[in-house]
Amino acid sequence: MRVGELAKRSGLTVRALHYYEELGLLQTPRRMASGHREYDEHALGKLQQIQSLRAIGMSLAEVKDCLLKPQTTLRWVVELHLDKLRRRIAHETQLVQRLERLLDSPDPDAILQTLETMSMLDKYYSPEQMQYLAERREQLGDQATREVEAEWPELIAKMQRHCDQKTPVDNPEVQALGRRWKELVAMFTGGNPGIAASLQKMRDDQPQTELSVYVREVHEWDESS
Amino acid sequence: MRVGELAKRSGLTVRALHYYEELGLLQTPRRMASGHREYDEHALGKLQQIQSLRAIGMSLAEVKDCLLKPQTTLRWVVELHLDKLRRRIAHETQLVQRLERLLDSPDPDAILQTLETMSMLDKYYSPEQMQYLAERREQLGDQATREVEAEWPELIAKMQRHCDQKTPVDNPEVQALGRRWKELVAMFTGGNPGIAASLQKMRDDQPQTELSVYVREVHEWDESS
DNA sequence: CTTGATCCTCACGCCACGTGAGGTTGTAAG
DNA sequence: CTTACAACCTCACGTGGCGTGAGGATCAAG
Repeated sequence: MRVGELAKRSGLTVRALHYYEELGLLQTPRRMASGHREYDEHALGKLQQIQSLRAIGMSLAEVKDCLLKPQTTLRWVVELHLDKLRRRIAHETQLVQRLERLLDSPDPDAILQTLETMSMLDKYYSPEQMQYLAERREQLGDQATREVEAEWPELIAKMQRHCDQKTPVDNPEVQALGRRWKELVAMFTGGNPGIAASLQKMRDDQPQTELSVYVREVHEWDESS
Repeated sequence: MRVGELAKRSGLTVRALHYYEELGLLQTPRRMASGHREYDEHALGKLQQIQSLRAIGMSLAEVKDCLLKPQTTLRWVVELHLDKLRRRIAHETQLVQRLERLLDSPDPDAILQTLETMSMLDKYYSPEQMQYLAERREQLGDQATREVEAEWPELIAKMQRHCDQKTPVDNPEVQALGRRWKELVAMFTGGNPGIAASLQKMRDDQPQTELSVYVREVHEWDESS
């Protein structure tokens, strides 16, 4: 069997086979008089093992180690990989949920804003806090949460328009929006001091966008009156 | 603000910022007399947008396009990404389920064998067929499926031992194993002709391992008697 | 003036190959 | 025998998203 056929039967490319050989994953096959490589069925078996291990997410280096060492570690490797997989799925599932809620928003401008908020959340909330937020969402019920989180982008967009138009902070409509904003934040943090602290840290670290300054001014006027 | 501070405040590295500039993602900042770059708050805002878009899985090239073009496409991009994410999650979830079942097996040797079988399945079954198999598993009930799939590796291992020891194919124990093998395959394919055809293709393409030859002989003896 | 942090540019390294370039060999048809 | 043409060989650069130095200039404090 020459390299082309091995490639076909293994489903890999010729280049990949050469590369595996170069890495020492596949032992160097004997050569025919012409210099062409010649493989036997055993090579195919090896390739299947390699592909199996690759299929569960191992790098080529890891595959190499795994094939050299005794099988006792194999179970461990699989468990390790399972762990990584589960974590990834959890993370991706969360992301999907957020993006779905995001798409409920009618205003395209709000999308980018919400995305920014989201990536800020990832930066400042620890996994435990995210867990807490997720639990709170469950408590509130799916439908309610969905509505609340759909409201956020709208609220941000409205506030942004007032900010752009420099609507005075004592305007009743703006004040109403400001109070709703506070309510949503309260629902969000739910009286968890760690989360409140994170929000504070967020405000300190992040640059003062016009919007955030405006919102703070609205709140200050509300509290002082 | 010089590059180090921008790096800190954005959470990126200095190298990354230089790289973004090189790609044209970040417009070239003005330089101080010394040649050092000088940034303002606006740069930070841009970086937040970039990070947001990256967080939902866009490549730097895609981010660049997205920031240039109007927001109307943004929704589309998010939807596209959602689609990819959901597919990935489905795939990974399936993988996790299989690996979990795999770990139920007591025999470490069977693990690799089962991994091979799994990657063969991925190669030869179309998504629709996999779907069908998943549905059948649901029909059979979770517990039953779990037991059946835990049985596979054991069965393979036992058969492998007989194959290695060249136990004659008319041995009653081997025959029992062979019939059980057939039953499991039948449960697996469940009378779906497309799946049976895939199995056939699998046998034709794959090299004849000693084990598969042995199993076929066992079956042939059974059918002829 | 020295020290140490920060900045600059240039350029190679990573992973898992893809994709040629430029040349040799195998195989079938004319 | 020639002529195609497929398959093979080696060599070596390209991908993405930076990391990680090398070697040197600049800044801020003591």
